Amino acid sequence: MNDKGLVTLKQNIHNETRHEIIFGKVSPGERITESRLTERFQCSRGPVREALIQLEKEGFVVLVPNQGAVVTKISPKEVEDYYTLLELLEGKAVEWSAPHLTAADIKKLTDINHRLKKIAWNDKNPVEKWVPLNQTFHRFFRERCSNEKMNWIIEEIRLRITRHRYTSLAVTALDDYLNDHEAIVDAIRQGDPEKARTAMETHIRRARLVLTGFLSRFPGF
Amino acid sequence: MNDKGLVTLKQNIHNETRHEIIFGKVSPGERITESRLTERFQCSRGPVREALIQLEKEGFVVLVPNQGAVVTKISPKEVEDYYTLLELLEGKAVEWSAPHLTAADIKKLTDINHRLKKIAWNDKNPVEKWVPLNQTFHRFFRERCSNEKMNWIIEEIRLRITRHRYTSLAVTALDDYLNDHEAIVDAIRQGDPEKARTAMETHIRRARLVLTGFLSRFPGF
DNA sequence: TACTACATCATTGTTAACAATTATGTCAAC
DNA sequence: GTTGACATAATTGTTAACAATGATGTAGTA
Repeated sequence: MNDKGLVTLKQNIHNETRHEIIFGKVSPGERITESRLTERFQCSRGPVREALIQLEKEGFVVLVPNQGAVVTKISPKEVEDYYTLLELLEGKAVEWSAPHLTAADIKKLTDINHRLKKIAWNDKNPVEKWVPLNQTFHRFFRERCSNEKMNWIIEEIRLRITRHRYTSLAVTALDDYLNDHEAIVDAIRQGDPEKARTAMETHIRRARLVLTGFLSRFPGF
Repeated sequence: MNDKGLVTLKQNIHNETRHEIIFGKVSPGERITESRLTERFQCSRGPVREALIQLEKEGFVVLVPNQGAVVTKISPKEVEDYYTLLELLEGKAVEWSAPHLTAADIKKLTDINHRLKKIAWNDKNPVEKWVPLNQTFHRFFRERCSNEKMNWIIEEIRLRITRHRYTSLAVTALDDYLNDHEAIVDAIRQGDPEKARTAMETHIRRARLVLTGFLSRFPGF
């Protein structure tokens, strides 16, 4: 009944359409009619409408009654604001998690950074391997900061800037990010949570500046 | 076609059902079948399903495929975690907004606190008047902190603890909150954003402790 | 009693048609 | 050419029926 491993059609449509928005297959401002999705997925309008509602709650489309769905546009200012919140939250996540991290945890983090370095230096197209492993690094802290909701809220924010995060990595010096990561782990190894927080804040601030700088040079995005 | 002023049936059902969950008309863990809502609103299952999807994205129900909707339960630990994030975020919102606030703004805040005091002291059932005006006070900062997304994210959190916030106010000493509010405005008047942040943090920490204390004494909630 | 197999029922997933609303195009009047 | 009324088409809102899934109950067996 469904192509992919997912259970319901609604979820399939939601997932794939979101993927297409994230990777720019449909542009901001573009309208997504229900009939367009029914043709694409060869199904009725019911599941399509339900998927669109999910996309609206995630901020990918706006749903105007009797007018349908329009892909949202994220302004450079909005990207900046999202990143400023990330800086605050991920910084605290590191600070709060640091006291709980064991020697084994630190080893895992060191290992992740080691693998990231290999990817950045040896791979000719590092982005697609970098992204998931980098996520693992960042998730490590917010999943261990003893605040269940920290992970939820950060995921909520990151979901909303995913569209730009991918475009940004293509123009980024990964070496800086590697140094940031190592500074974070070093501070934790030294038992200095506040220093670790500052390092994470620096890291995310850098990412924000790279991205906003890129967006100001290419206003099309 | 629709009873209330809202445009679509979906929105009506979403709004009213959410209201019922917030005010405990349906209990956590309770199942909400689609047929139950179709009878309640005298309509077909389409709009009902769409409303339930919205409620899921807001964290009020969990939707298991082929099993339907169950009202979520919020543990005391979750309430605590939400409040801890609020403390961080609303604190920063005050700090960031403080430099932008004019004398007229400070007058408005003073006025709000004055009215809150009258409500707390003179009204025999102050809660229902307190809540909206208190919201105005808190919203004042996050709407002026020059970060568009701060308001969104705080609303997202507050939406998820609304159920408990109402129960908590009934057991609260409003005088403490009034003093907190005045301390916040005083710090802003003195031109000390960091002090204002600390005052807001203290304020929200107090609210958290009141609520978690209540929840530990009445595990039923 | 405990357990499985099977039929039955209730509930959710999906569909296709109808109703209501909004967008589009035509034509006349000025 | 511009404006407005009107008919038409396209799109969304809603409905009711059908399909598929999961829960419930019963009978039979050990």
